[in-house]
Amino acid sequence: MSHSKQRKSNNRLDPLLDAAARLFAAQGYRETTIREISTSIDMLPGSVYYHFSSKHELLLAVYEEGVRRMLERMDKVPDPEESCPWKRVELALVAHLDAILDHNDYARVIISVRPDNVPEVADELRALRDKYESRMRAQIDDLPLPEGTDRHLLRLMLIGAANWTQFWYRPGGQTPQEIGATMISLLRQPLDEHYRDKL
Amino acid sequence: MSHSKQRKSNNRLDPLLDAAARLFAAQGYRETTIREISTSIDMLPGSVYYHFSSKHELLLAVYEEGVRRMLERMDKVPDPEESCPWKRVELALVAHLDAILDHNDYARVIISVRPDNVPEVADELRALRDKYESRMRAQIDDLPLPEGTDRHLLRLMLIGAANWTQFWYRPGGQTPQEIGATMISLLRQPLDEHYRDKL
DNA sequence: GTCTATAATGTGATAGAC
DNA sequence: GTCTATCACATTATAGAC
Repeated sequence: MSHSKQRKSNNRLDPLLDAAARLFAAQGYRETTIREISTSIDMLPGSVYYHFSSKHELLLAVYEEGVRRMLERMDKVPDPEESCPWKRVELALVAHLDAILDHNDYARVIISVRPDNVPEVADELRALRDKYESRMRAQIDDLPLPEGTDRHLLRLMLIGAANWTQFWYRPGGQTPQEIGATMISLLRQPLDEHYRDKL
Repeated sequence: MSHSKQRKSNNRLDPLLDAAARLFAAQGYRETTIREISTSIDMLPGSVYYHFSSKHELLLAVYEEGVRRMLERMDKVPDPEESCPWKRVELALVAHLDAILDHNDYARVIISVRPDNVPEVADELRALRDKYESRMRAQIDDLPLPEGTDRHLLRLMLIGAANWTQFWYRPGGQTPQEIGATMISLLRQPLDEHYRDKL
């Protein structure tokens, strides 16, 4: 179940995409050259243009594959009617964190390469981001929240906090599971102890 | 009270720094050329090198000025012994959001240009970021929090959510003040209504 | 302090052989 | 499908006049 529609086994499209994702995620789009990508898989720069007509088309292909994988991951979140809505949001958040943090170059490209910085395909990149983010929005909007809670900002806050983890996360510390669970609990419980008296 | 130590009034160092900050913030470091920066203030590319020996030295100067301004802003946060620690954190957060969102190109450069992407001065940029972030840490560490609260993750969560605002904030919607106040209240109060029964 | 002119390099991309 | 060879261009940076 690889990404390619009609696989021709004797080409190196997949390694090429992987290499591009890895370098775009680690260095950024503009900081990565066609030469670096191709030679990292022992391919010559000119050969890249058999697969993609330009560098930004290559980025777009990485983006598409990344969104496909993230949605696939998100779809695995169990959604039993019985389970607590907060638990579902936690599982969705953990899926998101996993996608970003678990050595997933494709996901990190989506989070770290800003559409604005690649004008030639900015619209397509934005559409792909939206496609994914609307999936997360649905989960959060289902939460039963106190009257007057700003759901919009809650969502942006949670997604922002999650996306920012890529800049400080280091393997060996807390796992994505632990980080997600703690973030949710920081929101569910009252952090202000005075609040407890008022209830 | 401008930034420069010994001002020589008849040069264009300040406009040059402003132009660099504006373009770096809007387009990114690699996406911005010396030509764009210089010609946007009617200066020729070669003249930039009278002021800075390289493009990354120019970035470093923008970073330094940005941190100086953000710390200056943070220092204006009133810190009366009497006031509630939560209120102080809120004011610090609002100062941070203001710096990012209020047309402040210098601050946005610090948030959006990643040290890793400019290897020549990566260490210096990281040190400048740390200098600023440690100031915010102190405010959050002073909060009285329930036993066992993960203060470390709370801080990263709040800073991450704040830093991410630059990617969705649009003038005309909620003000930085409102965003900061709402974020804090989402943390202080219990979002899970079941929590209220347990207290 | 700024300009003119240009060097030195790196980069995306192409044409055609195999 | 990949390689060889190379073009065309943009970019950082320098040298020296003014």
